[in-house]
Amino acid sequence: MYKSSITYKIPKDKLGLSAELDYIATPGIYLLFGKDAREKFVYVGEAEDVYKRLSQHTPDKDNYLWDEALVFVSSKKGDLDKARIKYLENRLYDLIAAHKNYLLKNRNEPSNSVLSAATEETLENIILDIKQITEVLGYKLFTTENNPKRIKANLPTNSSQTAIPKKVTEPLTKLKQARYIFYLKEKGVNAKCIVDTNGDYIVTVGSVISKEVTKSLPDKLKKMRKTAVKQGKIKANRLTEDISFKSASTAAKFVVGYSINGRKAWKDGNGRELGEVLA
DNA sequence: CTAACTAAAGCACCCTTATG
DNA sequence: CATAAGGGTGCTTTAGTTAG
Repeated sequence: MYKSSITYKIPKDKLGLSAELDYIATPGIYLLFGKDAREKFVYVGEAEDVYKRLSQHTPDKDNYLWDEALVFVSSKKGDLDKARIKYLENRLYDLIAAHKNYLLKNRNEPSNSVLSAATEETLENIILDIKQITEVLGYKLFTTENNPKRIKANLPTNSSQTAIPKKVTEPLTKLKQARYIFYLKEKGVNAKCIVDTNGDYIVTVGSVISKEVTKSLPDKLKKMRKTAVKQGKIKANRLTEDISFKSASTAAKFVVGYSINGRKAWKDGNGRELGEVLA
């Protein structure tokens, strides 16, 4: 279904011309890019008529001047309804905020919408498409900072003049499709986990994890949780960015704070256990 | 072989229901 | 109304299985 999605890259001065583009006056999401005095910024938006909404983004209203827009619409009617574009907008906002590469011009965090697991799966695949497209187009919205210490340590001794790369783009091959979404809900815990085709288990931004950890939690995971808090990846028991795990159990243990079998703990939208679904 | 992962047994606590 | 019985949940522990 997302195969019907269309992306447009529109410079501000060509906005008038873009009125004639197919499907531009339909529901969709968009990103506005620009530069402030010292920082690159982006605005994440959503509209039932993207063209109309874009033309409302004027400097006197916004207090900033964008110079390029990326628009994501669909050629299939009803593909992107209000709830879906809201979901995409919220998710994009969270992801961009987590990576901190761009200043976000949104005044408030967009609200989330509740959708069926199947729909979320589809939308997560659109998110992955958007990640890939923005990366190919050169917007480093979702790249991750490399650990500078590590790079330095690996450098040969005589390479003081070598430029140390600050950011490294995620290789495209790493951007795999989401296969399934699972949930883990219990007292004080409400987490979402995406399993991609790499077999990685990604606990998503906004997941609420347990407040306490117990003795049974392996030391490694206790440490992992501590460092995640230190790095600001966990704030008030909520994940502020996606965290990836190599097994369902590790992800589940991290989330609930005790030793638990991930294949049983994670359930899909129909209440089926992960172990059953991925058998 | 070792470490990590998973399954399963069992304990403790809490909530609900039955019974005197 | 009080207490006992029963069931469910959260958690720990142990042991078997798999991957590196």
